[in-house]
Amino acid sequence: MEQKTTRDPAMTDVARLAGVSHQTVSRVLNNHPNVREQTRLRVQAAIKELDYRPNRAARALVTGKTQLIGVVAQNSTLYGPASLLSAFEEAAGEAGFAVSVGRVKVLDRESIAAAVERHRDQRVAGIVVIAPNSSAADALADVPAGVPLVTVDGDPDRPTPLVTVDQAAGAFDATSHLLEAGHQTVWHVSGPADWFDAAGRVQGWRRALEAVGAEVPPVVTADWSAASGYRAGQMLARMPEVTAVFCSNDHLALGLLRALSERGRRVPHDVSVVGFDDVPEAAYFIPPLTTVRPDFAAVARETLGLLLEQVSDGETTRPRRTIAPALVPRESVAPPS
Amino acid sequence: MEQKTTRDPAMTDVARLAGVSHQTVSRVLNNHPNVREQTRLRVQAAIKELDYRPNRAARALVTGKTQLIGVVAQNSTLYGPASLLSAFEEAAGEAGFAVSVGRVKVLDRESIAAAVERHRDQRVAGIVVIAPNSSAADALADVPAGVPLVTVDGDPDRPTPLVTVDQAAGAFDATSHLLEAGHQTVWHVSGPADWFDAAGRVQGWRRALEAVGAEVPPVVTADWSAASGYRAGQMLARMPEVTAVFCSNDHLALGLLRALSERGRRVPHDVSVVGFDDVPEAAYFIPPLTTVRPDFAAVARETLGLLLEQVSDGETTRPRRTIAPALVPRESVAPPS
DNA sequence: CCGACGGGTGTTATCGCTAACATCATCGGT
DNA sequence: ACCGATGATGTTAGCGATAACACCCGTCGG
Repeated sequence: MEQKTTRDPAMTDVARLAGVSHQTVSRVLNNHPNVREQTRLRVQAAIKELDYRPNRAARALVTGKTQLIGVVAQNSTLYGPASLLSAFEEAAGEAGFAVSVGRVKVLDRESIAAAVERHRDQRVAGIVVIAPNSSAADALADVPAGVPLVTVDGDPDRPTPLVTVDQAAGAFDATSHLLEAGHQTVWHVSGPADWFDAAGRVQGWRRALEAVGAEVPPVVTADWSAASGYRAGQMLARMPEVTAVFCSNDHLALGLLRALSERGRRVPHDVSVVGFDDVPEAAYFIPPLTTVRPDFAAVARETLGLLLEQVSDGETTRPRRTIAPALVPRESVAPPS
Repeated sequence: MEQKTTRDPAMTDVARLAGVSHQTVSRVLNNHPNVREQTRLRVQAAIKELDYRPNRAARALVTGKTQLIGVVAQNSTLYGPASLLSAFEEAAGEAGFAVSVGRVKVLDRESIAAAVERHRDQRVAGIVVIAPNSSAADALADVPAGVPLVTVDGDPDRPTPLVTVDQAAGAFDATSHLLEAGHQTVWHVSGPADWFDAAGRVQGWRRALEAVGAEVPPVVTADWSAASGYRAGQMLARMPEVTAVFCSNDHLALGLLRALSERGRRVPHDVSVVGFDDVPEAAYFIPPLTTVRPDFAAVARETLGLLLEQVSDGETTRPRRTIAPALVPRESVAPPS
């Protein structure tokens, strides 16, 4: 019978085994230069033998810094946010940071403030807030300066460090693609008006139309769901002059496709459709959906970079980064018949 | 000009302001009974005034326990895993635990072991591993006993505490639903063979067929993607005797629907289809997809419960929990024509 | 009237680490 | 051969909390 609960080995245990002081062990661990090679090896052997792992709590206590990044994100399984989060965790992990996610049910000021507080309680090194609408952006006013903070998809008009996909450019490309196919104009089914993503896409769409002097039809506002895309589609399907639609995301496009199909309007023969996000299934919609693909991995990398800059330097030089998305042509676009 | 970087207030600061010892502050914070009401109020006022927040690192150092739960999950944006994770974070947050997610690119032994190590380095209170295939389950053999561990969707044949959706029951219901509609038999497009989820669904499907003495067609094995569902569909669409298909998830079903549509086989008139997962878009497939909905929130709750039991008691009474999913009838099922 | 009891509080040690300083060889320059 | 610089190491003092124990003071039973 062995001992029930032996204490985890601590630095002094390693020191004793290696025949040095605990401080020397600390130096080895932190790659201090002034350690003899031979000593270093002895210490490393002892570490390995004991399966020693440094106690982060102790280290955090004395240094006043943690290796934790807090992320505030909406509790959603939307493809965009989920991909972003996943990419960010990976990037942070590679940089030696753990990520603690504070999900929030609704993006209102109160919930976000609470999530930020929870992270501050944990004394995270920095906080990333995915703040895609205005109420979320408002909440950030409450965050005390001094906490390194980066917003993703946040308010372009605020001075906070911000990383975002270039929504307008993506929308511009999507719309131009439809115009170049020969359509007189392009209709737009938008996401919720208070989302910056949605607003940026509306802007890009409008600019593309204006650039060629095309008529600008009224925006059809929806939420991000397939259900609301379906409702929008029921309406648009009845209007014979609608030959091209740019949807603010792929799920809306999916709902739209079904509504068009139910009304007997064929895609792309009668109506051309473009989405946004390039969800993995978009290639298997009926028909395969032409869409715009944001580079979430790039957004994650930039976000992490911006945050770590703040953590180490206190300030940032270039506090605003924009990632250009790419058009992915498939089969949902054709010239008008 | 105020001071540049004032140190965060510590317990002694609160104590001084309230005119008590730091230990009394600690007692107030931890709801110890032996504190006079009046003292408690004075301390609480001081806490509030200083915006004091306890230093978790210091607490963790002395107690040897963190309020952190580590989750190992695949780096994927599949709907099921993403929902589960999201639900788990919420449940853990309510119980006062932060969640640190260690994403893993592939579910092989090495990556999982590494992710588990990272969590042990952080001295998490417990670890949850979403281990849906056999290589992942194998990796758990390396985890030393003594670390509270719960697997989700793991190997039913292992003794580890396990929470899982009752895949077989869901598949049984789905298949029976098709048989009851009058189909002679039901074909099955399965997920990867080494995934327990997929295996359970195959089992349930087979049992439902055998229960009514229906012929058991060969399993069509795919991965979880719409692309592979499409390929399976191209094959099945050519076989006129196929009138009912149960797909192992909704994305497979989406690909299948497109292949059927391309070949001119109408759903549900010519072929009935059932999926699994109930992704939010399933109601907007063409046609709306009949599917099986697992209760991810319930899985998350059970998982957390099981883990916390182990954390506090060291052991568990009922180390295995199964959550029954529900059939969601929509329009992709009809009697054979 | 006194000692035991127990609620309310303070004092001290301790967790495992890093920072700062102290110590002691070794070594090159004059 | 002496001296200061430098490298390698050890010693000591905290970081901010909890645990364990000590202490004071009323109350109550004998």
